[in-house]
Amino acid sequence: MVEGIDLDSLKMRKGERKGERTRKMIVERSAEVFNTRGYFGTSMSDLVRKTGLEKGSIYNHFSSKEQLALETFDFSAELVLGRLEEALDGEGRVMERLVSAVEMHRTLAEDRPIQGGCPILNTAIEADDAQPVLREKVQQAMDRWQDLIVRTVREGIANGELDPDTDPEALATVVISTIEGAVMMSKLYGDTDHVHRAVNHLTRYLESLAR
Amino acid sequence: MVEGIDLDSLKMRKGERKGERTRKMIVERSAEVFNTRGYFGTSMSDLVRKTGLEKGSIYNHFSSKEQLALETFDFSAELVLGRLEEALDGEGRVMERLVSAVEMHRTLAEDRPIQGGCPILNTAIEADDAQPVLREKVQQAMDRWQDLIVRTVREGIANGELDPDTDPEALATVVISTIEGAVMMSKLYGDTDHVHRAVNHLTRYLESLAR
DNA sequence: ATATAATAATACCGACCGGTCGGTTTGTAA
DNA sequence: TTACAAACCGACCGGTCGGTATTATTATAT
Repeated sequence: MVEGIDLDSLKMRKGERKGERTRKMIVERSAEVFNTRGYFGTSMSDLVRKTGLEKGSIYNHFSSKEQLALETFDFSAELVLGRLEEALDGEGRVMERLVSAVEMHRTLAEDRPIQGGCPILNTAIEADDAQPVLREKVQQAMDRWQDLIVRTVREGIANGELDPDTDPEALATVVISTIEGAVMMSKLYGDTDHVHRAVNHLTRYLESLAR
Repeated sequence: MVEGIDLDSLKMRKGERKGERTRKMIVERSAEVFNTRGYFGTSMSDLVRKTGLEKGSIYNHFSSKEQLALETFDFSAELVLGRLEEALDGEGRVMERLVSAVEMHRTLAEDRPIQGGCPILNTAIEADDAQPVLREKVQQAMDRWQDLIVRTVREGIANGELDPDTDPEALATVVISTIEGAVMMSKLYGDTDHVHRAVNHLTRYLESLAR
């Protein structure tokens, strides 16, 4: 039943406002729990504790733990991908954008936007064949990240900024792998050294591709 | 998918009590389960199914699920670290050993010694502050890996094979990060492309350090 | 102000969790 | 063959899991 925008639907929408806020609050709070304890490691009781709501209230907004986890992943991934998109889709020279997208991970490691490390990395490791839906969501997030780099590199090759022999896909793999591996190591040791070393390496490597 | 009991593994070996063989079998079988489903994602019922033993029998050999997980991690990590040690502590020129230790990951990605990807990576991601004992074990495994590379690089600098400005610790971080990140990506997509790209990159990078 | 729909809290479900334990089977050596 | 110990089994434990039905509370539109 499509009736277009009328007064009734506007009123209805207004009435949903508070529920929407609660829903968002649940997602935001759950994000940290899922990202630190993992999907299996997080119980509904953990989320009850974290949100301050009762279990029934959470299930009033989400049909299942899995659905909540899926929406939570979208939220968490956007925190990272949004920043990357800003850096890579911005104006300015390609090399500057690539380097800043890599350098960004220094501050991302120091004052992290979300506890528990990179949500894409964490979820990629946990979502195996047992969680195909979540796994596909991670793939899509990773696709977005790769595409961002590939598009930027192609632009750089086209306008003569980068060595024309550069393989965009391979470069994307190298950049993402090195960053994510370093994030894993720094999280393991509770420091930021490894991220800094990885960024140093990638920055030097990127600049070696300038033409 | 229920697997039958491998009769060969149950055959007597000299000097080994039956219990020791069973114990090893439990560890070997559990390794794949823990590595694919994670610590929280693995239930004792999963291990009962995989080992063909009843729960009481498993608990006859291990005092808790955690203790079994710890021993299992040692076993799994050794599968990887043992190979790396062979390659890096071998004879021959430093550059050849470093390159072969990196190239090794191609075959490791194609015919994996253990299902579920790199156990060090997987456990590093899952073992946060909630599992400090397991986390420390992962740290020790990672220490071993780093030390192997650092020692080899120092040797290469000392005998003039490598650029004396090379930072051994930074190189170890870059090599391990890139490999582990690529393993994560290849596992996510179910291919081996990313590992090959990462190895290509690292091999070229290593060779650029020759003097 | 009040009817009503949206939201939150409560009480509860069956299934399964990690773990225990008394008893049976199996291996081993005299 | 016997005797003993090691190995194994499987029923069972209390507790927690994800999920639901129902009731109570709150916000909103008339």
